[in-house]
Amino acid sequence: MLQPPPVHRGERRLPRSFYRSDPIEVAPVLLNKVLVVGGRAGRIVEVEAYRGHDDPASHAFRGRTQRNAVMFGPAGHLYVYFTYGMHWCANVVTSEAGSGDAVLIRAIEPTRGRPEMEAVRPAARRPVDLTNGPAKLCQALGVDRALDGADLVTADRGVTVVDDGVDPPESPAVGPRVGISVAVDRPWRFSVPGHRYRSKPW
DNA sequence: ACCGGGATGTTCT
DNA sequence: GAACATCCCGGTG
Repeated sequence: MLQPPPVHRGERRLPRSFYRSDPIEVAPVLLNKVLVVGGRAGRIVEVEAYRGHDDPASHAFRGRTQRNAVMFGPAGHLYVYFTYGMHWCANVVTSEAGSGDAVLIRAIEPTRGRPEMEAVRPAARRPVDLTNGPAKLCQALGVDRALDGADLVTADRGVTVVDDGVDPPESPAVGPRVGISVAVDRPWRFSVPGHRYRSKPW
């Protein structure tokens, strides 16, 4: 079967330079960009920054392993990891190679391929349940180990992030990170204020 | 609406 | 053997 092209008219892929900054700078400007996986896509509405060197909550904090190897590579690649025995989550690698820095995608609003997402997420009762969490959105988009390390700049394996003309929020909502047991209170979680598809109460 | 527990297996101590 | 960047379902109010 023929896959639709990942990038449509009026959209442009983000250049490598976009990703080569501190994750705390990249995270808020990723808001309102669109994550594309083959024929499915969604607008990014919530993210979290993780720093490799001084952040004990980061998978990269204790050094390079087989799992987190992609985090230590060049910026603009997708880092996909498996957790709780059943869930996949996706990050965008930032900063310079070797930094271990990344931004976790925590919520998106579907923009293309909603029927396919509904088909693979039967547990979603309400529309927002389709993609309002880091593992939910990966299931909806079909993100798993096969996409770990994909280069977003070249749309490697059909995965990319595009700008479709919607600017990031002028003042993103900022709050503590979620689901971790150390360095919880660092205000490195960002979202589009008031957006319906955000993952938890703000 | 809110809360508690179970699922399920890879990764690292 | 414990922890885990989570989700879902069934209980109660």
